Amino acid sequence: MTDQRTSPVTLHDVAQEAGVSLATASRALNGSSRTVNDAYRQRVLAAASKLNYSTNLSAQAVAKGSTTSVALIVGDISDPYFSSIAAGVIKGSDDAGLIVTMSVTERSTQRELELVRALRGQRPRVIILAGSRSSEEEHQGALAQELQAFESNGGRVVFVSQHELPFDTVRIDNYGGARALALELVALGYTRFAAITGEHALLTATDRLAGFSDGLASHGIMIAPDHIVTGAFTRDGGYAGALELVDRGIDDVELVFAVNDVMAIGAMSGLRSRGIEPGRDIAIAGFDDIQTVRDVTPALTTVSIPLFEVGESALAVALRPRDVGVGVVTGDGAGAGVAGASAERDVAVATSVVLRASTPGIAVR
Amino acid sequence: MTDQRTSPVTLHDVAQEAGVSLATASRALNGSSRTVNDAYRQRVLAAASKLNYSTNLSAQAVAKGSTTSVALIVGDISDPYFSSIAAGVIKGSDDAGLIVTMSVTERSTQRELELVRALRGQRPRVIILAGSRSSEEEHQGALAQELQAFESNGGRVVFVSQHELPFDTVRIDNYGGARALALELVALGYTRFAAITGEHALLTATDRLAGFSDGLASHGIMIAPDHIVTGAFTRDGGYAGALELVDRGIDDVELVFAVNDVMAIGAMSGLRSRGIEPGRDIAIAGFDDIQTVRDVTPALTTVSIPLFEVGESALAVALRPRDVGVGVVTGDGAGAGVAGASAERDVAVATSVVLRASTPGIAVR
DNA sequence: CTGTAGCGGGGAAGCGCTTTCTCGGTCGAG
DNA sequence: CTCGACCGAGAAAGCGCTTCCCCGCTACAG
Repeated sequence: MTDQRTSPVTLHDVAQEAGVSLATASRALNGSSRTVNDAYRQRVLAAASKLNYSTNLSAQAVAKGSTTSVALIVGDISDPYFSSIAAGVIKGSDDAGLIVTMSVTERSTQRELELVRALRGQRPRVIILAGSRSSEEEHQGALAQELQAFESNGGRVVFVSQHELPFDTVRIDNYGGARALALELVALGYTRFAAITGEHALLTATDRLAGFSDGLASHGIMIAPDHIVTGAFTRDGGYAGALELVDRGIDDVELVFAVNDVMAIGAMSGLRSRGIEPGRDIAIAGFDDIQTVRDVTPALTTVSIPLFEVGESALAVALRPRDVGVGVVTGDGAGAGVAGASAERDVAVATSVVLRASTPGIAVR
Repeated sequence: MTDQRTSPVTLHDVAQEAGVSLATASRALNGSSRTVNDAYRQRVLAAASKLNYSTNLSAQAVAKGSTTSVALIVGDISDPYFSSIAAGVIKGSDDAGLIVTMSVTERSTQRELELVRALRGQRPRVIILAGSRSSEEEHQGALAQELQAFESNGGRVVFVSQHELPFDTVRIDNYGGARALALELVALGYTRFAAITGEHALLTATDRLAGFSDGLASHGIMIAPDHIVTGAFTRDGGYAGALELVDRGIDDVELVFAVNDVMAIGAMSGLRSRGIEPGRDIAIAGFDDIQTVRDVTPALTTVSIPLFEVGESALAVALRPRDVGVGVVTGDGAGAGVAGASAERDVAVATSVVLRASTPGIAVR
């Protein structure tokens, strides 16, 4: 049955087998603008399936001048934050008949830039950047230029999470979420806090910390500078951060806020390794609401982000028609309210505070 | 600086800008077999970077007749099992200068088949299937045929985890690992077991359960049929499974084995919701050793699989020269030394039992 | 019966790149 | 000084597909 032919079946082969022209075969299999006599169409379809034909997507892309792929760039695929977003993007893509190619920056802005350069060659319809958000001037400039080139050739760029570059973005309200969390925690009676944050250049980390601090500040509470430690944006970073906090002395601290869940979980393990029981001896809160925080003990209080939906809407944003009106609202209007309504480049995703056992409230303590 | 040109820069533009022929430009930028006068090369490179040129990978693929992409199929990207493997594949790929495209089957064998069909059109160098391993006859046949066609056109296929199709595979010793786990648990004094497994058609689940049962059997221990429940291969499946077990009555059970970690974690939460404290009232063990099992309480006893390495070696297997045959050690002798052992299609990955707090041992109880 | 419009098949010209092949130029050996 | 060998630039022929364009055909109005 399966003969040992060694080079792929081409459209030409199919056309020949069906006894029609190349043009007709192409139209029967893909082209939509013109109708093909049904008898011919059947013949072509039959020939294609008999030969086990499969369209060469590259050739199709060259001929059409456009591809059907979406490039997704994430920081670290084994981090549940990113993999949940990825799941959303993938879902949305294959609903739209698009293929997603995925690359990881390993949280290096340098690599992010390289990747964007390399991915441009793929001529994807869309590039979604869910990777690191950096504030490094130089990097930002080069990245923006590369992306601009991509867009001016007809591609779409979408960022996930807020940032200051003039592209479409799905904005996660890191600041507001953290602020709301702070308020709720104060309402629970907490007054003395510590925090574990990520590297300075990571906007996600700094935004969350800022929101949290400001929330506390609105109640006249401050986090002492030496009660804020910095670590890698990972589980191990959280673990290390907790140890450092303990070493610095946090006897008077009631609650530790880690800027993301994986760090919070790491921190819980870190504290426990020093004989401090999270939830009983000290409260903990995180950010993201990844799946596993429900299953750790105590269950973690956090700020929920609908990550899967974030991924889905990143794709949706990318796919919606380009700039509706003449009113091209470029760059600097990037602040929240883009008055002009037409080119509303940002989509905001709401976050919500979820209180769980890791913050029982100060009365209980 | 950035002019508003609206169609991508082509090689032709670059050649023109540099004042050389298309052929020379191509050779300077990509082609390796022939040397290009250094002065020309510099001119081309300068022109390319001035115009912000980026090679059209599709066109290149068509012209060369081969791509630089790797297609990865997983069951569910937000499951840490798959995302860890994916991380390994991605790492290996970009070390080899390959791009990975990723799709998810949502654990449906039907979708898996469709995906393979669609992906063939991409003409990837490699297809790696880390998705569901099914035992459904019909599906297997169609899948095998599709993959065979792919391979006979020069593609490489690699499966992750053992299965019965004739393709290269990175084999995970599910049976052996589960068996070893059983033995260790018996050594800890446990004698009365229950199990939560996945759907019947999932070979991974059945292999693990079989290994576990056989390990027990070698000590004359059996799991009562009504102490084995079946559920989805996910966290929620584990949760539900635990509840069902409780409902069936497991007062005499000392240890629950879940066929993977996410299910085990779900089960722990399920038990806890019924007032049964894992690790104290009942022991729990899982399989996979995903990252988070270290951070749940109690830390989970499990069987460790080096998931990241599994991903890496899946790619390595795909990239090693096809059936060594006459002993053609290609060009630069790249990568690992494939000494002899020509057609060794399988690579085995060892698993190891990791005992943690969730199985304190029967004495403690 | 003629003129015209619409339908739809097929030839052929691309799409952006690689890779033969041709061919002028250099260089060293005889 | 001549000749063959070699180097390397450029012309051109593809790669597998889409799509424009031409053209023969049928249908229908005048």
